[in-house]
Amino acid sequence: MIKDRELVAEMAEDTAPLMTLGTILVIEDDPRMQKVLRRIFTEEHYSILVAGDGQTGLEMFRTERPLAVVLDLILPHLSGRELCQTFKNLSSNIPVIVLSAITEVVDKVLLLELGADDYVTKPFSPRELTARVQAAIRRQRKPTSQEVYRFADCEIDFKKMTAARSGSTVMLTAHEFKLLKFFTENAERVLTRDILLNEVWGYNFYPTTRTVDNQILKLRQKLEHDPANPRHLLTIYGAGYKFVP
Amino acid sequence: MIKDRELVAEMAEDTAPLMTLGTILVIEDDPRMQKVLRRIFTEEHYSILVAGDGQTGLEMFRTERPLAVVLDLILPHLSGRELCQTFKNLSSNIPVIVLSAITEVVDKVLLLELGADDYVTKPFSPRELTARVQAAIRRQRKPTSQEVYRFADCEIDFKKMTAARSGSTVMLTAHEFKLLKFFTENAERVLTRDILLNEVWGYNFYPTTRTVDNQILKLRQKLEHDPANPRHLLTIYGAGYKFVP
DNA sequence: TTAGAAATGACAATGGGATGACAATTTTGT
DNA sequence: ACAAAATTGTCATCCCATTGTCATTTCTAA
Repeated sequence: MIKDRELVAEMAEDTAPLMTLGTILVIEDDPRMQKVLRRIFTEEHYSILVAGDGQTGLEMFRTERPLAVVLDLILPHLSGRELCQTFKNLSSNIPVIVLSAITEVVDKVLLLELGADDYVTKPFSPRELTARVQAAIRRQRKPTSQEVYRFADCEIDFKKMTAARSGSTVMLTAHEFKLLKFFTENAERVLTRDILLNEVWGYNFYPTTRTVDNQILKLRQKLEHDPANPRHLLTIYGAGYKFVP
Repeated sequence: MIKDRELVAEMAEDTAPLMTLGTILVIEDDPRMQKVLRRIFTEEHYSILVAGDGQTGLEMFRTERPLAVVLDLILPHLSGRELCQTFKNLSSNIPVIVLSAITEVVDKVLLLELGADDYVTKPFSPRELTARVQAAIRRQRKPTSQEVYRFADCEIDFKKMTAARSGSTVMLTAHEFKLLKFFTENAERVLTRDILLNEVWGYNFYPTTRTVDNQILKLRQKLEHDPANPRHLLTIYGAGYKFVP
């Protein structure tokens, strides 16, 4: 079983991934750390751009518009602190996450004053880093999620964890709710099962893909007028699912 | 029928390929290994340059600008380690893949510090080597982080997996999408069916070529104003296809 | 210029693979 | 321990990628 997965993983390397969650710009001069970061973010379904120094980092930032910037504080030429400020001047609400060695955590406050949204001290666990980056991205996205989300004749109440279709309310289980929330946050977007498993279920958890299908089924039964002919939770054959309000 | 395929494969071997994905520079002094490497990369549709020592390797690198460098660590005159660093100094983001005998895998870490992007220990399988080289090349190539790609009156939305021609949107299937994405990443370039099958389908064998043709046909029907007279997805008779924005 | 060969376009049909549906089992929460 | 929920297993169904066939276009060699 584990063998099968490894095989799949190897073969997946062969062709580029069908879909990613977006691009993250990493500015880091140590090749080893570059490798680690690349692997970490790739596994979480992000595209990654790596710059070895601040100059190329700034160029990359201008041409590609990344979702977030991960910045090592010790860099040649330009100091990480200046860079951090520069990013914030260029685009005030791009999330910037700073990597720093334990010894240099002199002053968290200073960092945050420079505009960093968060910081992670080396050594860090992959989980910690991605969690903070994802949190920063989510935070920045939209002026906070509304308490209610409306589409068609449906209403989702994020506080009560309920949904209502044309008046009558239905309860949602924890997973159904998480899944639905993620769909509303990424409306119109094709989401592969891999991405859903990572984002909704958790990072290192690999149930068979029937799991996702079943949860989609449940959501359809609760929200779609005709679950057999879904109009909002669409199947994209060969790719995954897509939510259209 | 199977005979046809064998025939195609054989003929592909003894005539120079019409088109390749790019050039790979191999620095290796053992003639037998040179032969092996040449065969491996040729089969995967790369051109190959072989240098027997570091000096000529560096010269070739300067004149030809290869996609990647495959470097044997044991070389006369110049040590492989120095070479590796030199390449990285000349062009910081050229992928360098190191070949090393099992005994010298004393420290992978050192290698990566020297700037190598990956390493493969001898003996290796053809599959392993090409997979790592291709992965390194793909990594270095900019991810298409742009969400939409525009050309003529068309818009491709990479997140939604849709395309729009003069306003009206069409859904793309997974294969159509991958193929189109690959075309946009290699615009203006002639791409043979072999290359497309390798890069988009991930096949290393030869199904009948009608497969590619049909997918092209589908794309044309969805994107071209007059599918019979394509203006963007052009046929290059006797060679393959080319995408011109 | 023209005929023959080769490559490609077009389209229908079929087979394989992906998804839907639901039941059975395991896990979780109270 | 019990109920609810989540995961797994199985089978039917449907979609689309592949393939086969034939018409059409393009190239090449008389």
